[in-house]
Amino acid sequence: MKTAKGKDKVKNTKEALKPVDDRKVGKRKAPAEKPSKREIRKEKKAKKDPNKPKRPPSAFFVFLEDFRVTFKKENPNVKAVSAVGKAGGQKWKSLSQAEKAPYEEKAAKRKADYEKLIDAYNKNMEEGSDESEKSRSEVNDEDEASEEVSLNVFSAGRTTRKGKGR
DNA sequence: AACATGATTGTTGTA
DNA sequence: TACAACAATCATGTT
Repeated sequence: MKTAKGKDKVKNTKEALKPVDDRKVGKRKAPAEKPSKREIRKEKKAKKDPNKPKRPPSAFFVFLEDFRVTFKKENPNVKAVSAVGKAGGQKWKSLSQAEKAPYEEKAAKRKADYEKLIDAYNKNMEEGSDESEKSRSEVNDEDEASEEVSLNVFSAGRTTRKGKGR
């Protein structure tokens, strides 16, 4: 439903959105000497920061987390990330914003944590250069636990969903 | 053995 | 402002 009401959506350049036939699990294109993703990363900043927090999952990904479980339950035979991705994408679009709301909330929470982690990460980087890495490791261990706890609290607050979380 | 890939959308990051 | 790359997943494929 893309009406022409929008102004100028410049969001379709490389997105070919080409229909993919039944792409089996394996069977990628022929091996080419194209730069591996890892190499690309290195070119950018090549920073082996094991502590660097990864990007927070968007509402769609949060939804996918749940969707994957359900999808696999009804389709245990399906083994292909693309299958779940496509199905999830369609379902996602099918959801109303009201249903996406809970996922967005979660995504927002994730983002908040991400910012916090980034802040801590930046702080560590400033303080410690290379020798402080060890010290920062210890702190990291504890941080991990904090993450789960935070999510738990959030889940407990929302009792609208089935008692899935417990 | 280990990494890359495919597919989805959204968000973040960089120029 | 606008684009690029990446976030999870998982079995297979290539190196």
